Amino acid sequence: MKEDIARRREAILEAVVDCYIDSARPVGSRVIARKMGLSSATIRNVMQDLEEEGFIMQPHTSAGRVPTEKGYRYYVDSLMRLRRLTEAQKRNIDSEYAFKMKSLEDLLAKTSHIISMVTGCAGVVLLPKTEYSHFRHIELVSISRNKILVLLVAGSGIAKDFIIDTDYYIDSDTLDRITKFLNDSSYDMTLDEIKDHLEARLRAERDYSYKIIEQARNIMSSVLMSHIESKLYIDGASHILVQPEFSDARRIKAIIEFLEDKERMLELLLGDVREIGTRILIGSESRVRSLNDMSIITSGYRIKDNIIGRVGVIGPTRMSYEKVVPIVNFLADTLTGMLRELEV
Amino acid sequence: MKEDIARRREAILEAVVDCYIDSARPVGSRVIARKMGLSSATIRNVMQDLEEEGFIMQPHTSAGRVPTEKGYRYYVDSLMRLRRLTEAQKRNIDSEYAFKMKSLEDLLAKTSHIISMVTGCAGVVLLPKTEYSHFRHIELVSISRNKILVLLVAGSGIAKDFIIDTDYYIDSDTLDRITKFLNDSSYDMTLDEIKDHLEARLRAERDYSYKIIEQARNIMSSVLMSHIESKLYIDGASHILVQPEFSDARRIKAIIEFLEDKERMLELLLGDVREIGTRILIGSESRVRSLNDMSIITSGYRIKDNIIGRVGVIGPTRMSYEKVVPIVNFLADTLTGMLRELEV
DNA sequence: AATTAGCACTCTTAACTTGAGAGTGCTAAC
DNA sequence: GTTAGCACTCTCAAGTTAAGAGTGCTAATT
Repeated sequence: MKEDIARRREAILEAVVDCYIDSARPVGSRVIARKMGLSSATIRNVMQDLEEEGFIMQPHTSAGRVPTEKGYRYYVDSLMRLRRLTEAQKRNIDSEYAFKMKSLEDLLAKTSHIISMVTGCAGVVLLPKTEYSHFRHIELVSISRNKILVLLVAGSGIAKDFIIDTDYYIDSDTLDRITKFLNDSSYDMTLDEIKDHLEARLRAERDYSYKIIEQARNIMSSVLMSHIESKLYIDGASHILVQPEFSDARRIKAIIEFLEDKERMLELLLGDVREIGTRILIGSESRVRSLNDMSIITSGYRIKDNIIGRVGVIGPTRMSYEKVVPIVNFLADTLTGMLRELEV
Repeated sequence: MKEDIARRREAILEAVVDCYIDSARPVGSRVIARKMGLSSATIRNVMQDLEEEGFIMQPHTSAGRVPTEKGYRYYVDSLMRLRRLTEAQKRNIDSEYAFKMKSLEDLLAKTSHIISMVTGCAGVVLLPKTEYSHFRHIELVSISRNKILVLLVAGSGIAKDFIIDTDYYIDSDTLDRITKFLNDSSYDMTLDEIKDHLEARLRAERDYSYKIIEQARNIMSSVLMSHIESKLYIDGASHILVQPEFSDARRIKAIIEFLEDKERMLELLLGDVREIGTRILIGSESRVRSLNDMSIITSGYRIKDNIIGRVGVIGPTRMSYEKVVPIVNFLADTLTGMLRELEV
């Protein structure tokens, strides 16, 4: 008996959320009454209970109900039924990936594009600092008297380039030998390990001259200092603007502003880089003011069982979680697969 | 006599444009009358003439006048008085650049950020394909059986990385020798020149084994094929959204959509990469629908007297050209200066 | 005891009305 | 050639109204 009632409450909450998600307007008791074969008065009674418990609310007396964050949370945790991707969607995604990707950067940018296309939300791909990934190759190219271009290749073909300053000129021959030394001594270590062991290795070293070792030390510490930055790919922000909740220009401005603020975006997304599985933040759970009625869904992608980054979406709280969550997961898997192909 | 009248007409046009730019609303005859010490009736007469000739227009009977594109064009070409940057602005820019830039990419991204901050428009920096720039160094890193990571360094520290497929496995020793061969044979040539001369050089080569030359040929043609893509840095799109003309959500959406469409943006900006000096496109001159009442101002930045890219803004047609044009030019110069520092 | 019909009530929304204000074009006077 | 004056037009914001949607409560029904 009691369980039946509980189940009905859930069904009604689910119906409210579903309806609201695809109509974008408060749902009244009649709509649900029709769906459930009960009278609207009965539904109203249940709705009153749900409202008291904070799952739904009325924007004003005599409007229908709208899910609260608590309502969405319950829906996401217990009620929604994830929808498998349609064959058409999969084909669509595959065909987008079919264009040859020339670099990791291309691949990630493309992914954020695809994800925004398929979900209608803003697509986000995060590639965190490579501190934890494996050192594969370093190359030093002298580009002026006291500037050296460092090309750093980590596992799985992630390459970064940056410029460091040196105090004095290093001739190309010396540079070659430093390069060789660094490559030989650090292969397959993580940057963290390199940091820890470099000093000892330098001191133990006998094959190279003092001068070379000294310079290698300087260069490598510059490399470690200029900790390689996280990268963020965002695409399709314009998609979310078609939603009726963004008819207010000021809201739009706030959102676009936030999406453009790389620093704060990183802060937000880096928070749970290593989290396993799907992460769903609803509305204020993100603790970001301007993302008040936005939700964030991300999933980790991996290289060799290590989560190295996140892919996901940012969209209105009123997004189709049932549809978007599986897509985000699918793309995290796809990306993981593509990275495996590159793997050493 | 006649000249005096002509001059007055210009002064009135200028006043209309100036007023409209900073008030965002149609300019009436009274406002201008006060400024010029003439009666509003007189001004009205002149305005009627200007309207007949298409320099200004009325949004509706009994509103003030608004500049047409033709009016803006005349203003920009003949009337405006560029404003020097204030010391505060210069200091502001310098301090933004003070943070150490780790790579060319950082530098360009930073520049687009700065330009958007200072102008209140969306900042744009274009780095075109490096076809024309000088080859400095190539590095090949094997990352799997048949994938090679190519690191390509062009003049001034522009580095690009991308992955190419090979038909068969190349051992690391051979790879080193191919690398050496390519570096020796192509130093300081442009990719175009390399394309033209590679074949001849390969045939003439005697120092390396047939196999190495054959593989070098394959790799290099892959490098040339996967023509390195243009890059585009856009920042501060949200700034332009505060302008009153963007109170309509649909317009906002159209603009954001266009700014996110890298392909079309490139098409638009690549059109006049090599154009010398400042380029100003007003409204429909850009031939892009969704940029109907937007203007684009760009200026080329150089390395060794060659224009290698463009920096500029996209903002509402009603932007302060007098203020923005000098800023764009200033940043083009600053960027040129910074690149000279990196120069070999 | 749970469900439902019925009804009064509330609140939003869109359409219409209205009046003030801004600005014009024209004419006649300076 | 310039200006004062005036009738006219159009927008914009404020106010009014009526329709519609949806509620909460009460009383009747199962």
